[in-house]
Amino acid sequence: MDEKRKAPKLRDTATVVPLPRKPGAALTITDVAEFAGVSKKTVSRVLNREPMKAATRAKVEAAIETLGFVPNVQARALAFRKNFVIVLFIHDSTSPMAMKFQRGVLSAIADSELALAVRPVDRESPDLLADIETFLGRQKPMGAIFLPPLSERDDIGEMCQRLNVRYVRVGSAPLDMMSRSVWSNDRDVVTAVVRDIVARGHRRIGFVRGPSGFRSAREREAGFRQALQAAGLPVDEALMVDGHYSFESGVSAGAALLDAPHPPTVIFASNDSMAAGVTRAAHQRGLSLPRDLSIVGFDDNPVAQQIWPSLTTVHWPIAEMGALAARKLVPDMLLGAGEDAADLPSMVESTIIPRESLGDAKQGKSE
Amino acid sequence: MDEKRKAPKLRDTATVVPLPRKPGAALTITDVAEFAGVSKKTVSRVLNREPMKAATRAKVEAAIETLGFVPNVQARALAFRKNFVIVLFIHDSTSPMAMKFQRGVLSAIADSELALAVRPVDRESPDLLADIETFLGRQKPMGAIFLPPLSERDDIGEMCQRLNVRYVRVGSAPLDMMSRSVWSNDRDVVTAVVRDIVARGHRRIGFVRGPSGFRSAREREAGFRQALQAAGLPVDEALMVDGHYSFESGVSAGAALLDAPHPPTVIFASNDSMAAGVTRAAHQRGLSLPRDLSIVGFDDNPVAQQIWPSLTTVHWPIAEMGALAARKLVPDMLLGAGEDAADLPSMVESTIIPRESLGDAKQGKSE
DNA sequence: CAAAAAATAGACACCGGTATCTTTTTGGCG
DNA sequence: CGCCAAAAAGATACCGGTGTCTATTTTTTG
Repeated sequence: MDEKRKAPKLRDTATVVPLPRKPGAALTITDVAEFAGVSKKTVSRVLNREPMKAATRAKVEAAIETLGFVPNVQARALAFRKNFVIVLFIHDSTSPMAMKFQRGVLSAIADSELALAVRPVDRESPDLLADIETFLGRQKPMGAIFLPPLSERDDIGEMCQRLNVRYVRVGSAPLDMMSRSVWSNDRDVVTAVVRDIVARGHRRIGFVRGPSGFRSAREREAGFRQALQAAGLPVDEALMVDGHYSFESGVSAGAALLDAPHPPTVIFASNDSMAAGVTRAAHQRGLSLPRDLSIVGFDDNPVAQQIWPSLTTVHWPIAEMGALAARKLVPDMLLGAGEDAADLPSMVESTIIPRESLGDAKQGKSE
Repeated sequence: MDEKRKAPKLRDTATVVPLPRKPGAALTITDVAEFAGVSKKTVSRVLNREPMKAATRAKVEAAIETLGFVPNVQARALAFRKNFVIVLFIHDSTSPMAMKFQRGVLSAIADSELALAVRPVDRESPDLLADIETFLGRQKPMGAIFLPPLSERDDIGEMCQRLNVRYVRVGSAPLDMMSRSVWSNDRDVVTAVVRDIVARGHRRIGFVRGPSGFRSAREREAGFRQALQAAGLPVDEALMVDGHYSFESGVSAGAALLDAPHPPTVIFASNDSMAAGVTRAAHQRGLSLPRDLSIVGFDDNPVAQQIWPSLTTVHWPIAEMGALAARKLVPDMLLGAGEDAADLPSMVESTIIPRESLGDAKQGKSE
């Protein structure tokens, strides 16, 4: 190869370039182009998998490999006007469910160029919308995912549309267009759980509600009521008490139900934290579980396996929902060749996990 | 047309610019400069809080406010050669402790321009170092935080220094220079815990180890041994069993200890998950807690309060460590005016949380 | 009050990629 | 073999900020 010394128009002909690139300095696309004997643009084409002649592509790829070149995401983000980031907006960053969801998202993007940014926001704040808008404006992410209870606000979705930001809302019911939502069949699975409970002979079933501001709480309660009606059992409002999805509220709710004149033989709590609280209330009263009282929860959070007795619960596939949400959000980067975004489901099935805390109703007590 | 079509270098002079900026398009620093009647650079100075005349600053700030300008982080990142991001490298994204740590980091950066990127990596992978290097090369973050067990590898620290990336290593002992590490006094607090246990009359103390690959496990064991010696008690290797920091390993360890000929009257587990496992093993054997067996854990993870009986444990202030790590990593952005990075502590104190699972040794059994 | 010194503002190149448009190469076909 | 269309590669503007160096104030001082 006889290199033809073209007149180097480059600005740095004799002023800056002379020093042979500091070892620590970042490699750029220009270095790769020079090494491969092609232009910047050609390297860029390779990076973006644009159609091109196989021989040229191979040459460039070899150069990238040899030099150990890693493209600069900031520069790409600037040129593309899009950051290679997914933002996850959460309300309560302590929730184990939010963490599981996050893990699902991370697993979906693990092999891609995407990064995940987590942004906790305060649902109560009057500046909520403005905060989200600022964050989106700053980050210009590929998309945003909203977890409950944020996902239940239609104004957030509308804002994203106005800002032209892709988003997915996650919840316990369809909250938006199919392509923008991922949900689980909370209502139906609760109905099935209660059917199982009734099949074991229970007739007095306590229910601990979640906070009414959460769609999941309302769905689970609706499923409970439906199941009772289907089973021909009366809906006894005295057996339904309020909770806030917290362990402490579960303890109080359990106390209220167990100290009542006619306590239930089984208590369904709308999430596992509250079920753990009910379990504590039962232990405090010296009850033997599940002989004296059965308890059922929802979520399948880590506590469910670790308490005594282990909790019969509904496995809420939140990690799977996280992966699904990510794939729906950025299908062009996360789907394989044969996959089509339109084929991705929007609903995932929760399943019942039988463990120790649900037993048969005592013979004497039933009816 | 007498336009010279051979060399239309300034093609946009009269063709593109005229249109008055599409409403949806992003505002730039140029718009602000024009509005305020100053130059780009002056606006940049305001954004970067460089010293300047108060009147000019006020004028520019008013313009920013009026226009609702939000600077483009990608462009800044490109120009600065630094991304406004902190990366958190974790090995096990399911660990509740990692999640608490993450929350601490998020709270520290909540009001700043920083974002947090979470990157799970596989400690076992032979490509671990390369993976981290690639991620750092791509993201060019302000800094990186490593959690155990990643933080215990010196080669990762060396790599960061080579790449000129700031980092903080988090652990249960000083792992690096003060300015690059945050640690807790695991050994000392375990010693204190065992002193309390002994003070309650216990003489046969079981110990469940953590995985030997974790520095925290080794420190906690060292603290345990020290305390026994200080109390003049023999170190009975038969009362020390292995665990892997998992619930299941706690169940096995508990079973091994309780089924032995001379079971201990109290078991100290090196973390709460294993303590919960021991608790389960005890329940399975029909023991009444803490009458027949006391149990003590370490971490104060969410399960500790929710199991029965609630677990006496060591509160490992991991969220606080997260906030501290972030502040040490990027002090210039996260510290207030009066604060100095040199004043930030490196060690945080763990504290003992008395709950229900530690009781006095039975009269008959002691000695 | 003028000159010198210091502080502030502005012009322009630059960060490392992508987009557009132009030039060169390739390939099909009479 | 030559012509022309189509495909590939190249040159250069551009994304939206920051850094440097120069021009202009403003302040200080004799």
